[in-house]
Amino acid sequence: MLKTHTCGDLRKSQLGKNVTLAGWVDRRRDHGGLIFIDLRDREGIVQVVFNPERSKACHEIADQLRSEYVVRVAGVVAERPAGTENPRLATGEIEVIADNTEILNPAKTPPFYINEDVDVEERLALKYRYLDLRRARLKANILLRCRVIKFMRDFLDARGFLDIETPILIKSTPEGARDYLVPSRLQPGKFYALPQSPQQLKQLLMVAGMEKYYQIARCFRDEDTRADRQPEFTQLDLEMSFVDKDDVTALIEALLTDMMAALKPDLRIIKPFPRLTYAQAMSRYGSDKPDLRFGLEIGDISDIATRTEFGVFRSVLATGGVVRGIAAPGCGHYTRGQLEELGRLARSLGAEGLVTISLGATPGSLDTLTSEEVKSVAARFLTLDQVKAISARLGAQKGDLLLIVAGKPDKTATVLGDLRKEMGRRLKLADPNLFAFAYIENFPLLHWNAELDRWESEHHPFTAPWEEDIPLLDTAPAQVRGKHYDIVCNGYEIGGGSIRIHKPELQRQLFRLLGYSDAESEALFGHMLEAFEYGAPPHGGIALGIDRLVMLLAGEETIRAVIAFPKNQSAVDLTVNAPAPVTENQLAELHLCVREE
RNA sequence: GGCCCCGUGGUGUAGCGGUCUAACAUGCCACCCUGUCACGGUGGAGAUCGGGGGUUCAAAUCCCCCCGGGGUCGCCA
Repeated sequence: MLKTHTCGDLRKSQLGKNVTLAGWVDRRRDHGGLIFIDLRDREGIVQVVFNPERSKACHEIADQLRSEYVVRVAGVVAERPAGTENPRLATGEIEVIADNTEILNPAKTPPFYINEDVDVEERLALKYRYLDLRRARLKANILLRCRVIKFMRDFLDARGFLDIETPILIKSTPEGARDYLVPSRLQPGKFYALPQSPQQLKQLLMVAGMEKYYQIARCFRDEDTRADRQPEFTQLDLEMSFVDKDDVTALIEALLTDMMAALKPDLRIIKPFPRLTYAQAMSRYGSDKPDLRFGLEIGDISDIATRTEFGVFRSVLATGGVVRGIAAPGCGHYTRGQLEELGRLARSLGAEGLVTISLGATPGSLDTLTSEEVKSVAARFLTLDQVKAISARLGAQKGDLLLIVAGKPDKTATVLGDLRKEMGRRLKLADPNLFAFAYIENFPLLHWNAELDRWESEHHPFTAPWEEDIPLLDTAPAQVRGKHYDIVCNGYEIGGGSIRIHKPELQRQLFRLLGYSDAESEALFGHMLEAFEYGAPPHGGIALGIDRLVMLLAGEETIRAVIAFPKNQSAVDLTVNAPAPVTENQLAELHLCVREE
């Protein structure tokens, strides 16, 4: 090694020791006589002093040093003179007095600050990702990610799970996201696909008798990116034999609970994890991934609305619609402009309109509310008692603002869910130190795709239906519940899994329901169907989105901040400039030609 | 593909029709400085305001198109 110690771990206990350090110049302070260097390596920062009276040669080299130069310094660990200690540095009680200095590599002036936490245009930061990763924030994120994964591995290893790799070159299947394809050189006209997840392979590992499998698995989906979505991402993928739903969810609950205690002891979690049905999540929070850090629950006021003289409510209800709302605490003073803005927001989310009811500008008990204080376009169609009844239903107090949407049940739920999220954000209702994990269960197994005129899997076609619902597959597929569970945290879906089908007949029945002929099922999924003929154990599993989980733990708003080399919104890697053209020869070997658009 | 936001010295911002010959901070360069730690001081260099077109006596500023970036809807079994 070119160094004997790291910059971050020098303390008073090493006083008088001769050490050799190597790292980057974080900052230089030139006093004409004395020169101070903050020397940085992965572990931290230490001050190095260059004194011409001690070493003229060192001082002359220090004079040439600039930001991000790579240097090696040999010197002695010394106590700082009284009064010059720096409590902001872990190494602030000591300094290294340089006796020998070597510039290992000079550096151009970086295109952005390494030593300050200033937001830089992401295009630039991604182009120079290797410099961005030197900065404290990203370095800490990458470190945290490493710890999270290490924790998962240790936890599962201690419980008898085997880490098994599965292929990256597999087969395209029609279900799910768009595949990334890899042309085959040896099989002209045929293609591999990169896995969207190791789903089928881990099920085959269960048939293989591995019983407990896990993998830190890279997954690929050729869909548009989002702040929390990348073309390639990482899952903790696991599968177990001889388990039911509660075994898997309990395991993951223990993993996450222990992990939070070990890595983020200052953050609170809700124990045990709440379990909501899909129907509850949709009706109470208007989302299948609700943020449970705050209330602001959606309430149904259809029964009250139907007794009012308000035509909008009555006509919607007469055509099978519903009237629902939320109560924004302390927003009764909102101006007309603010209310109009909320109305525009609601319409942009797909609502026909938004009815607001201001319950006065000052807080207080509902009992003291007067009709003069109630402000709403609907006010003259509502009695004071009706306003109070609606308010009570939505948990409102005087001084609050009711946001009410009338329409089709599904649309009303999702619009109010989005409004709830937005108001929660604006009013800062979410406790930043709370991690609200929860399970969402009892999803429908299937949903009807009206455009394609067929049933589709809510999760994936290998999810097992509830036993008691199996007869409904033939009669009322929409009512069949799946043994599927999602795990959510703070409004993000961070994982999902299910108990799988392990009987070939049931699997065939599902494929038929999804519109595949037996011949098609055989061609696409024959390996699964055949495997199930050879003693497939009951099994199930789950996958956690590691990028999202680490993002939340790091307090970041995009998973790009926890991935070493992420892609941008256009799925371009700006660091290495991928994707890129290839030569005609390469294409010819792959039996490909590029179509002119 | 739709919608929203953004693009001004290396970096981050201000300026939003004329006094902009474009400001501030920081960085960079030179000189001074032996206890600083976001060191300090003095001086200097550095931007045809993403590109193109238009409106106007006059455009960084208003309009249109394009390019690039971000957010989001669709999409994501």
